[in-house]
Amino acid sequence: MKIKLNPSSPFNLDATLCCGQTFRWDKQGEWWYGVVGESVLKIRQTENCLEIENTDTHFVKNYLGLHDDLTSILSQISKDKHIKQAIATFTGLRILRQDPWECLISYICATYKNIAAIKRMLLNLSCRLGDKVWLDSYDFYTFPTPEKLAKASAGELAKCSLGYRAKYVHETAKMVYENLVDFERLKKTDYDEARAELLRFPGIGQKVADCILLFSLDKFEAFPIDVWIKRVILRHYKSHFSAEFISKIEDKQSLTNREYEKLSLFGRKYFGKFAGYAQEYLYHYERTLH
DNA sequence: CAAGTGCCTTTATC
DNA sequence: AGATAAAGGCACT
Repeated sequence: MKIKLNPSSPFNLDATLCCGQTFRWDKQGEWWYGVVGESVLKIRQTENCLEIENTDTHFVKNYLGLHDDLTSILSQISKDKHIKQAIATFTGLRILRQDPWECLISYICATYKNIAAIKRMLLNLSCRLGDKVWLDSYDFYTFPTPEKLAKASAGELAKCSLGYRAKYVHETAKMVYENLVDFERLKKTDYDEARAELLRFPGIGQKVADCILLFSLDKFEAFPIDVWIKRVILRHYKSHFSAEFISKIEDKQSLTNREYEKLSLFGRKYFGKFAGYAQEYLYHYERTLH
């Protein structure tokens, strides 16, 4: 099946799937394969066209964020030469509409890990506790359900090399399995309320909450601060903070809650209601071209 | 090749 | 409030 891409609404499949927002896509030749929900999706991009297999147009357009008016969003966040450089390099990078449950567990796993290791952990979880699905003679695995993770033994989770994250994943899975969160409701509530709810789960701090809000709960003002974005701020946006604040966070590797809040709030105020888009462009640019 | 460093941080404790 | 330490183990240099 083919989707015609409108030149006035840019899309960059490689940047979108490589930028670190999602961890379960792999490229085989020119095709991207990824398990989304119960099935394996297969996608490739040619000049002005997206070719998809094993899914329907409506679902894929929503998942890939193709309904976002990207031209308008990019013009709104184009505040200075640094973000403009990142946008020029990766025009068409879009924020996916990921499944909140998978996103939540993924980012609990993502703390203090590099992307390769995160992919490995999530693959381990899926192979051991998900269901096998096939496409083109490749094996894939669905992401484990809340029930599966809630009922998994400590030993099974330990084998997935989650480390100290295993107990957070397990506790959080049990809470989700007991219906202590309603993701569809969180999509409709505002940023602050949705964030406060996520912060109740073990293993979810400010940064993880902001990632879940941005990547799966339609909160595009969320501006997650990780080590890479902190570097970007220290390199290009120092002037927006006091000298003593900057020297304080330059010295230490970790941020206090208050310091995190200050950096994240800067992002939200400076870039506006699509700050999260700015964050992704800056993050991907910093990681790949610096 | 071994060993050190860093990793899209959170939590517990003082 | 703020500082400090601890918590897997993999990937990269």
